[in-house]
Formats: sequence, structure tokens, C-alpha cells
Amino acid sequence: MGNTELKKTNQSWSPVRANSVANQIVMQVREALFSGKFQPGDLLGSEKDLAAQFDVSRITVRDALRTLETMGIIEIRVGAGGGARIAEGNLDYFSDALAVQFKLAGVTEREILDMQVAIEGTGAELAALNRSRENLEELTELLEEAESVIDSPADFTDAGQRFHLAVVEASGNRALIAQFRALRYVVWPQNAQRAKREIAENAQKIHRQLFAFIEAQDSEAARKLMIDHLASIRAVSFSGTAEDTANGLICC
Amino acid sequence: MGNTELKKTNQSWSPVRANSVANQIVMQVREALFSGKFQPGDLLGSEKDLAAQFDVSRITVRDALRTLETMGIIEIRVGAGGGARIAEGNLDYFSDALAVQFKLAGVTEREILDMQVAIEGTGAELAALNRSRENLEELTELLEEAESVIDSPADFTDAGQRFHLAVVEASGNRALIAQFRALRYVVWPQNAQRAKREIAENAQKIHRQLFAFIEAQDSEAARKLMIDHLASIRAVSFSGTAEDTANGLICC
DNA sequence: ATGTTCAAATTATTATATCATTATATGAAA
DNA sequence: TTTCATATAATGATATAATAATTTGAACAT
Repeated sequence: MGNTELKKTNQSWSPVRANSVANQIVMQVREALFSGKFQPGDLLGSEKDLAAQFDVSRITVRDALRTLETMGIIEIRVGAGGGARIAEGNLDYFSDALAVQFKLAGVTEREILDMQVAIEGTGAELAALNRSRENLEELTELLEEAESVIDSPADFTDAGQRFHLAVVEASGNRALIAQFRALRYVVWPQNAQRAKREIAENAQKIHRQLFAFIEAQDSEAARKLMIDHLASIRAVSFSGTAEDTANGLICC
Repeated sequence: MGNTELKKTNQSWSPVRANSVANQIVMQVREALFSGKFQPGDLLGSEKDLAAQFDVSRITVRDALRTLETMGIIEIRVGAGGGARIAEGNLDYFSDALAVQFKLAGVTEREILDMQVAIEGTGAELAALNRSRENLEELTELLEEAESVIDSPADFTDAGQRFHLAVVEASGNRALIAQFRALRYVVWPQNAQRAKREIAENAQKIHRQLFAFIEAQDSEAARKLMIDHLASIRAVSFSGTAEDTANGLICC
């Protein structure tokens, strides 16, 4: 048994088996991160180093590192000069964890779409307020790209999705961006490649209008348009009739 | 080296070291979950069983289980009849992962508050639409509890926070609830125990008004009130002057 | 000097064996 | 029926060793 200098001030996490040595190490690193002792890129050390530091076996360190890695706190590299380092933010783990939780909790498509409305509505609103010139240029490029592939459903859907992402990115809010990415990953299977010609034209029209609002910094209009846009997508998702689809309400 | 019957159809996750045997096991379990082969509560087996099934060592299985556990996919119990089971949804893991990502990405308090507006605004809106009789009763109870401890800042803050949570819960949207819990965990350190008497009275008034809107199913009013409510909290958070605080703009 | 190749050092990955700890299940006694 | 002791089964942890992957750096050729 090793001396891991644990603080028992832990809270709100994993009630069971929280006092295992491996978890104590996880907690220490986690708290060191939150207390500002670590920054992305900082080296924690190799398994051997850490085993010596904590006075535990390498296996125990490994358990802790595996957990920290999955939490996105550290990155591990093999080879000389390798070892465990504090990670840069990596949203992939997070998105995946989100998808898993939604799956396990049995969250419905309806609930996810409501969530999407919350995120993208606010995203559009803040985009109108905070957009930079670079944001406008990127949005313009994406609009033109979508225009050029308007006859190719798959390509248009892809360009449309990137337009939505670019809108949220223009908000400058990384929390929103993270959520949007995560949600898109969850929603993605449902609404891929459904855009026929007339549908695409309608979507493109709405996107152009949205761009105009964002450029004019009309945040309320941008929000409202985005919400209506998503609401119509939802309507189609739930009725699912060919008529609705033909009405051009869906985009990407 | 074991035969793990891996499918190489993996995507969108952990680009580095994704082909380790341990990760292949993780992938298999994850995909089995998403393909509906597993349900919460299902037994995966003990470490020994799994080591035999996959024809790998116990250490490798352990690595995989540690990852799956951190992702919230499985729960592990010690002792006879224990082993690894598919988890019920556990949002604590997710909340923690979110907090970590925000920390690593350097997300500011401002960004988190904007996010909170998105979540709680939509939460209030949907609460007005979907609230059940039970929701109304719980909200009423919380209002009365807050009233009874209005002179105790810490208790009132606590009751107020639970009121906010109950509002989001009344939306019936588990995705929103998960986000709210996660955000609350991130924000929590900042705005605890600041409610003086006059501030508490103002907050209580707003909460009662919010309840009225939710009861009357006036979703737009509920959303607007919630957003204003949070906006004033934000204003205080950023100015931070004693005057603003005394203006009674902050609640919990 | 500069770029390339190759060997050595470093590190994680996997494996096997063993003991300790913990939780469940079983069964006997009250 | 409850309670308590015991057996059993599982993870937790340690030790040791072989293997694979990666980087470093030196030797080499250009």
C-alpha cells in the first residue's frame, strides 16, 4: 500500500470504490489541474516515475492513467521522452461520453432536438453579436460552396452542416461550440443526405437570410430564424412524410 | 497477443493508439451497446471471464474496463456475484468530464453564463409547456422552503439552486437536465452564498413570478423572465460591486 | 555541413503469477 | 426469522518479464 497523500475533500463523484489507490491518484491529478498547478502540455512523467512518486506499483499507476486519459485530462505517448502529459482540450472523448450517456439514459430524438434548438438558437444570437470579419468571410465561403454543390445531396448536406457549425463558432463561445459538436455527433446518423434539389434551394435561402441577420448584427432575428429553421426540421423528423420533405423544410 | 475479432470499422475516436488490444475491446463493447446488443444491468462478466473470452491477459481486460468505466458504459462491483455490468446512465461522470474540458479549453465564466442562459431559458420554456402536477407541487414546496430560510443566506442559496434545477427538470428533457447539472457543477464555486436579505426577497419574487408563468403554461414569458433573471446575475458577476449586489439582482 | 540510416535507450503494452482486500452468498445457530 | 460466522468469488494491488513502438543520437555517406 502506498502513501498517496490523499485529500479526503473529494465530492460529487463516483461514490463506489472512490477510495481505491488508483482513484486517489486520479483525484490528486484532477485537483492539481483545477487548482492551476498544471497546464496543458505539462509532463506528469512515465509510468515508472509515477509509480515511484506515489510509491505504488506500475499497474496501479496504469489504472489511474487509463482513467485520466479517458477523462481527457492526459495524453500518453510511447517511446523516449514520452509518458503522460496534461492534454490540450480534446472534445472527442467528451462527445463520445455524451453520446453514451444519452444512449444509456434512453434520451429520445425529440429531447435532443430541443437541446439543439437551445444551443443553435443561442449560437445564432451570439454569432450576430460577436461575429468577426473572419467569421463573415468563412460563412460566405461556405454559402458559395453549398451553392456550387446544390445538386449533390451528400455534398450539400455536408456543406450545410459546416455552415451551421460555422455559425455557432462565430458566437465565439467555446462551451456552445463543444456542445454543438457533441450533439451533431449524436444526431448525425438521422438526418444525413436527405436534401433533394428543391429542399436544398430552400435551405440555401434560409442560410443566406441567416447570414444577412448575422452580418447586420440583428441577434433577435437570427435567433428566431434559426429556431424556426430547426423547428421545421423537427416537424419533418417526426411526421416523416414525403410531402413534408418535399415542402423543402429540411436542410442538413 | 489475442484474437479479439476486432472490426476495423471504428471512427471518430482516439486517433492515437487506437489499435491497442485494450482499445479494441473497448470499441467492441461500445459498438455492441449502440447496436442494441446490451441493456443497462446486463452482465459482461468478471475480469477472468473476459480475459478468457477475448483470449488476452487480465491486465489488458483491466485497461479496457477502466476506460469503459470512466466513459460511464459499465459499472464494476467487487465480490462474489460482482464483475462488470452495463451501467445505468450516470451523469456525474459526464458532468465531471465537461468540467474538465472547460478547464482545459480555458472557457471563461462569461462563456459558461451564456451557455447557462441557453439551457435554462429553454428549460423554463419547455417547463411551461410540459410541467406535470407533480412538478408544480415540487416547485411550490421549494418556494415555501426558500421562504422559510430567507434569512439564512446559505440555506436560501441552496433552496434557490434546487428551484432552478426543478424548473429544468419540469421540462422533462433529460438532455437539458444533464447539461444543467454539469453546468451547475462548473459554476457552483462562483456564486455560492451571496444572498443577503433584500437580495433573497427579490430572488424569491422572481421565482414566484416564474412559477406563475410555468403554471399558466406561458412558455414565452417564462423563458424571457428566466433569461432576464440570469442576465442580471451575470451583470453582477462581472461588475462585482457592492451596489449591484445590494440592488438585489442576484439570487443563487 | 547536411541529410540518412541504424542502433540503442526509453517507454508503453501485454502477459503470468501471487497475494490482499472486499463483497456476496451460504448455512448454521439462536 | 433473524443473526452471525464462514466460504467463495471477484476486484485491488504487487512483482517480474518479455514485447512492441517510438525517439534520440551517433555513425555514416553524400
